[in-house]
Amino acid sequence: MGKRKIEIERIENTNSRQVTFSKRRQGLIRKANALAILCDVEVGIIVFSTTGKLYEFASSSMEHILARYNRASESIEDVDAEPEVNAFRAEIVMLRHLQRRIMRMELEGLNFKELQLVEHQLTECILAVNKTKEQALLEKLEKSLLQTEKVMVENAAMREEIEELKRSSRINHESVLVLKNSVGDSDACV
Amino acid sequence: MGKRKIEIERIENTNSRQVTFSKRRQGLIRKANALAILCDVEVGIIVFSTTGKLYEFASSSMEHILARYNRASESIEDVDAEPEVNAFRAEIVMLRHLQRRIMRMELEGLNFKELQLVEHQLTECILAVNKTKEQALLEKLEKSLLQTEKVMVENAAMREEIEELKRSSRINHESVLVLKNSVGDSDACV
DNA sequence: ATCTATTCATAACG
DNA sequence: TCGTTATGAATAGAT
Repeated sequence: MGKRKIEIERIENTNSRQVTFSKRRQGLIRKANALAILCDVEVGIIVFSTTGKLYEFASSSMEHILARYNRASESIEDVDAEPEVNAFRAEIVMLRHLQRRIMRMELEGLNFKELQLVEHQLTECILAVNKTKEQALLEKLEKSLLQTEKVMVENAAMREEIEELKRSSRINHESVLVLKNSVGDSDACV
Repeated sequence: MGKRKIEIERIENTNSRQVTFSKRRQGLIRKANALAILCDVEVGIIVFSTTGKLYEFASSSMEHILARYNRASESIEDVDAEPEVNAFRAEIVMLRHLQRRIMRMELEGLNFKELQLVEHQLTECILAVNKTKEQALLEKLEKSLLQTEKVMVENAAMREEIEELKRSSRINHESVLVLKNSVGDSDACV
């Protein structure tokens, strides 16, 4: 809705980006305010600029909205039928964002200590992931071993049963032969 | 931007209000998404409908945005002179939280694929951190080497200067001796 | 849901 | 940063 259409992708020119940020931020908050009034609903907006400056809008009070949000999102997590499927979706999005930020970091401005802290925390997380995965694997392995044992016991039992059946089958067969022979004899007699 | 202009005041007709809510809520989130991408900023939106239903949008993750918000609004009075010092504090808080979550994970419910995705993303982040640190180190090393070279050149120049000074000092000394001797001679003559 | 007639928002420019 | 304007985007009302 300007003089020409623009693609929704990061504006590379710093100055244009700043100007657009200023305009669209205002626009967003105007829209949020209109929505809150027209539809009689509660709206909260939080924006962090690239420089880390906070801009916010709240139709009531941010404190109230966040309190309500915490209560609501807690109950959402409880109701979730399959929580595991998307358990880390938010975190993964955040990590992608973090990655992009790190990769874009200006050399002159970077703080080594900060990077080391992030790295340490990331490493701790990976260790936690690996530990959890390992525990899960051990759990599965144990179950698998128990299952194997159970099946082997069943196996042995069936083998015995089969032996038993074969034995009795052989006995029956012999009986039948005996019977057949005796029947054949009587036939021949008649 | 409809067939006629409307005043920004509560829509009394319940049905119209619902329809407008649905349309404008979508519009607001579209705008928020565009702002986040175009200007490379972090945006979070929370909306509660009249019936209490929660709608949310987060360019990164709501958890992250709220953590950052709490931190920012706490220290709103602190006129932080160095923003770089706390560049990743929010991320670190989030990672600690993630770590605890992973460690607490129930064995029976865990989803391996999810864990692998998180692990992959964490690894990517660490790679990004390492690359950025490496670039910074290379930059510093280069500067240091240049500095060394500069100092060595200065050194060589000074060494020469010293040689020069010593030589002329020696010459002066000799001249003084010559002078002294001649003066002594003249003294002795008187 | 889908379709327009309008109004609104804003990209480019001064 | 601020105002202007051409134009694209959003949406009120209708179907």
